[in-house]
Amino acid sequence: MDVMTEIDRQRRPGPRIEEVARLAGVSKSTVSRVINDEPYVSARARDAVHTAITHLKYSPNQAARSLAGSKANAIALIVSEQSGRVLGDPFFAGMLRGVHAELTGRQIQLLLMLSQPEGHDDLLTYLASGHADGALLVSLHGDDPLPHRLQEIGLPVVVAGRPLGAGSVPFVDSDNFTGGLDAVRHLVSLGRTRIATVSGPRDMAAGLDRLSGWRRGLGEARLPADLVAEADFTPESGARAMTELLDRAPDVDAVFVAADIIALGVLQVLHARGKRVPEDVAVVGFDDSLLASTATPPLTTVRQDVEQLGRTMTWRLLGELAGEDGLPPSLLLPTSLVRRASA
Amino acid sequence: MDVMTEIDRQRRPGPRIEEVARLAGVSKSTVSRVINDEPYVSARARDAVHTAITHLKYSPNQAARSLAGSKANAIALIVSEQSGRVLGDPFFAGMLRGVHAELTGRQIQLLLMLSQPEGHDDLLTYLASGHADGALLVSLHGDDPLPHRLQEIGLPVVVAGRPLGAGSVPFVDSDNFTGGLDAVRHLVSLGRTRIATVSGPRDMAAGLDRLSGWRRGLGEARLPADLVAEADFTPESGARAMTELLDRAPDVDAVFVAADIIALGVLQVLHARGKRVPEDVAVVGFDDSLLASTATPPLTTVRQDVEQLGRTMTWRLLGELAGEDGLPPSLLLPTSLVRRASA
DNA sequence: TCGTGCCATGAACGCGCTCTCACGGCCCTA
DNA sequence: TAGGGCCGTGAGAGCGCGTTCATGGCACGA
Repeated sequence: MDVMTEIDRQRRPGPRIEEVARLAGVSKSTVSRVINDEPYVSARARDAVHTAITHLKYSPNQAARSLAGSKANAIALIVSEQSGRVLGDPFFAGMLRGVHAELTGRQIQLLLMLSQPEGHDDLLTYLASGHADGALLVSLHGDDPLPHRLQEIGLPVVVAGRPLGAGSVPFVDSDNFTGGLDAVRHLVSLGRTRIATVSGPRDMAAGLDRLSGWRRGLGEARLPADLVAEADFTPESGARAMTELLDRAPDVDAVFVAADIIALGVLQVLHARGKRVPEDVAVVGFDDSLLASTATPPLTTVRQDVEQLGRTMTWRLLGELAGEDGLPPSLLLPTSLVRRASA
Repeated sequence: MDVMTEIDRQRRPGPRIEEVARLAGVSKSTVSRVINDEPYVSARARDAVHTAITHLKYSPNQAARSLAGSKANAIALIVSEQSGRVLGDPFFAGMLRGVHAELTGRQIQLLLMLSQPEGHDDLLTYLASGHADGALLVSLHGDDPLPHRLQEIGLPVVVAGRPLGAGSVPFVDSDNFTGGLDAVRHLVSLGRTRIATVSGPRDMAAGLDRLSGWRRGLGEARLPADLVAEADFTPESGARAMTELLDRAPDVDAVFVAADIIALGVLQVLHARGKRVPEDVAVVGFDDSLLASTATPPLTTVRQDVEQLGRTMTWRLLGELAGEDGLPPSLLLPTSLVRRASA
């Protein structure tokens, strides 16, 4: 008795490919072929293997597969930023859902890696030695050097959101420009003429592109595009920006805000200054997050489908890993205007 | 030339342990010992190996390590729920940060796995065959069978939030009971006497425990504990619950809400019904999420340190993996009241 | 001086799988 | 009837490590 507990240098349990082969009456090679869905296996053998697998509850050892096959069977989801701020973002959550949805069924693991800039080197050598077959990258800053560096070490990468730096890394993004444009067109159609914007940060493409859309919209309507205030993705910065705008142009009658979360601060200031929304100032947000529908008043906003974004990124990455060609280098996903009470 | 591109059956690049050994002038065994921080290595050898490693940018192949060492060097973070709703939750984000913080430095990967109930079986066989050394579990429902089933297959598990089912699975949770109690004590100290609660769902310990704390607080003050309305973690359900409470008891002068996100809906209804906060009705939330500080009025709330929760879970799991004993089966983390304008 | 430990090291086996290679059976064509 | 493909299959090498096991050097006490 004591001997058992003593010795017990436990190797993980569960059947090996060998036993599956024996039960199915074939060789390891054939089992391997079935598992990897290769051709040149008779239907009879295939069935026998499948029943043996379900019978034994066999699950191939990933480590061995990786070692023998020289691929990791995993992709990394890298979140590059200072403090994990992205994580709480509904944007990230939706994306994650999309990524996961696209991954289920395939035998591919998701490695979650957070990386501060000072840790980039470690991350790179780690990934360079083949621990993941590809990477999805979510970065807080558009000019993050990480995407390029990952590409340099030969790792297939797809970035969430258009990167700003030089070079061309495949990315998937919402069509922020058109989203901004549509928002302004809507405001114009409402008869507004003093249309401001609270833009996103200038070091992110999402901020810049939505701003460009706003500019274009005003250009189309022959309205001045002079009322710009910048914010980051916090209500506080939105409040500051709106205060500034009201001081500069008390006659402002509409504002396109680059994110719902920023719009929260904007609404607060508007309310505090006695401006009615939408009667005095119409507000259009961006994202269509949960915040939009629960804001007072409920926010008219530009909807982006972040889950679809995650799916698309994953699809693009897996396509590259499968060696498909004719893959689009990058993709823009459509946005749509969701009308609620604020504009 | 053509031959090169033809053949090129690429095995991942990077140095092998062999080359490190050669450069350091020792054997593979010694390099392995240094990497795994084992005793019985001379300082001279240790230094030589370390310099060789940094020089070559060597990173050991995880697959090979797992295969030879029969452990995965990875832990799974399992999110068990219907639709990925947890992901967007700041709770989850904070926890993730904590987990990651506790993991950095150690050579342990984080496998992110989402699982719907119907996928539990696959997940279990996958994990049963040794793909992770342990698991952290975040579950939407307290009576999820997954924790027990993971334990049955012999995988060390730590659950986020007290599970409700039978059996004893190690968990880490905030002290929800005391949090609720403190909230009520605060309301009582404000002179409130008709103190209601919008509770969380009854199938989660967080909901039940906060409710118990509320009950205890009212008992202490010899006040009736009759005003309970249930909500799930959405503003809409909070609005419904508050409406119900106001109909039942128009004289209600305080309400303890089991989550900030629910409180959003509560505040909306209060506002709509012409009740001033906190003058007519004081409101205390729970979580101290971003929502609390940006609500109107800013929410007095019970703060729970979710990042610490993530760290603690990871610490507990790694301790078990390291074979430490004397580990506490479960842990409760303190909460604290954050006073703002709403109460 | 010779043993008896303890420390430091290297050789070699094997983890569980994929992949290459070789082989044999079948159908088709000459 | 003989030859050439193509399909289906199995044997076996080896992926890059961890981990015994054996060995040798050195300090100590006898």
